[in-house]
Amino acid sequence: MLTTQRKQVILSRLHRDGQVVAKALSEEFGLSEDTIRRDLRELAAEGHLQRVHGGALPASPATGDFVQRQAINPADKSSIARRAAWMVQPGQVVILDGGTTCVCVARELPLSLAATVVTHSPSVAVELMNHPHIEVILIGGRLFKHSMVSVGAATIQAIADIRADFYFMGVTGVHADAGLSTGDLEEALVKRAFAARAAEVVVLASREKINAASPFVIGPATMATTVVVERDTPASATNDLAALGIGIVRT
Amino acid sequence: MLTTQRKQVILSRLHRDGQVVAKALSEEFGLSEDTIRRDLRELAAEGHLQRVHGGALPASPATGDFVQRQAINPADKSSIARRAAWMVQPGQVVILDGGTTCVCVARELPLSLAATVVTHSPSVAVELMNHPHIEVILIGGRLFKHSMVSVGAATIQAIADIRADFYFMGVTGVHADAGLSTGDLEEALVKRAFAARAAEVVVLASREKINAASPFVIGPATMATTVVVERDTPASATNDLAALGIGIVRT
DNA sequence: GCGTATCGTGCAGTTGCGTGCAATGTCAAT
DNA sequence: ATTGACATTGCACGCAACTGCACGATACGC
Repeated sequence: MLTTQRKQVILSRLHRDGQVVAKALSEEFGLSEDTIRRDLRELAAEGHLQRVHGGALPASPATGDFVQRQAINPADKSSIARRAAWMVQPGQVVILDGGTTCVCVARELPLSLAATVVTHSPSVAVELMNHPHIEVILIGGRLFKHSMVSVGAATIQAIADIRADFYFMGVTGVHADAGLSTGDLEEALVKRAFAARAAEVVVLASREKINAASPFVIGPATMATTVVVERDTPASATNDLAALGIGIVRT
Repeated sequence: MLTTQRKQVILSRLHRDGQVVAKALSEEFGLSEDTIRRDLRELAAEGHLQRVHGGALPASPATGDFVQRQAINPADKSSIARRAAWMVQPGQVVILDGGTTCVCVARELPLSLAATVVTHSPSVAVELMNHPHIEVILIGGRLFKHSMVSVGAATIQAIADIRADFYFMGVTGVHADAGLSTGDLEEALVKRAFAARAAEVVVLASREKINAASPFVIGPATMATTVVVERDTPASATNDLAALGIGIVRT
């Protein structure tokens, strides 16, 4: 295994589990802890993670704690979320992805709205508890802690039973060439499965996601029917997407 | 668990409950009180909290709101929940029911515990977010808002794939003749399905549930292996159950 | 005022960390 | 084929961090 590959794996572990332990990694790779520590130090120097005694934690804003991430830039996220929530008409069936942005969408749905929401995120389900007229379908599976969504074979199977009007998809990268991408393979597969079951796929892309790419590809950019971006996003950033026939909605 | 993470968790506990108690934290983390006090001292030195005798309070004057304070004193429920949480051994697979009592059980599970928790309650899933070594399996289905649990055919099907060591069941009635019962038919069916997939069924019965009966029957009282009751429950109230060979555990 | 719980400090054992150095492997130029 | 520059890795050593225990001091409840 090449050193570069090893570092990639360390980063993906960090993203998946929200933490890595030096000793555990050394056993997993069959290398000395010295080598692992060297890797961690270098990754920390590049700003990819935060070094702590015993291992490492994710770098700055996206701290392992989902609750803390939720508190980041609530204004930005909720403007996109509010715009997305407006798209839902009474009686429709919509799929709500996991992630902090989609929790905001749930929060922005009118209390009087009568609709059906399908989600694989317990956080979204809890958020919808107080919406009396929204029927919630919870998709089960193995819970991926970092993003608080269920993933895996059971999740994919359950998704096959659904047919929805909208799928509100959260991503970490939208790029005309690289397509829609996210930081975890299992999550990418679930998103792909959801996209196949919805008439319209709406991608929620806050500023830093546009023209970015993450390790795992969900599908081509044209998988998205619409991309919701913030009002002040420059047209130059969205022209490539619009040229593919993807609708661009500004908040 | 890394030291840095532990401090993060302490701060989030502080934010959630409006207070932390050194002794409780030491038990939760499985560490000596010395270590916890050291953490608290360091966090206080960094200005993240205010040290007081017995524990710590938030640094900012903004104490937790009413809802959060209300959650502090569920002394009744948490005594039963704590006793139940003690029964879980590392490596086991346990099913956690919905309901407020089972959310308390999730909260009382040690942070260091490595186990698998199966639940059909998004609230329980969210509560377990901060337990780094607990694998959560979420059972999906149609969400029954009143109890915040998934129910229905999809739920029953998903349960069939599970085999667990324990099932911690919440009920609204335990009666030697009338059996175990609850207030909703769909919920009763789900509880019955869970009970069939666990080696031991542990019923959590706060005082008012004992010798009570609700409209929908889950099964005979002997479906329960053990019933956990509060310490001061009179023997006269549990004799009928004990006569059926059901274990009675007092907190 | 007194008993108990909690606190702070010093100490020791364990674990993790960083640096320097040597061994090995790779690659390119000679 | 040989040589030298370079990267990668493991090992040894000293140092720092973490943790638990013991002891005396302090605060709290009755």
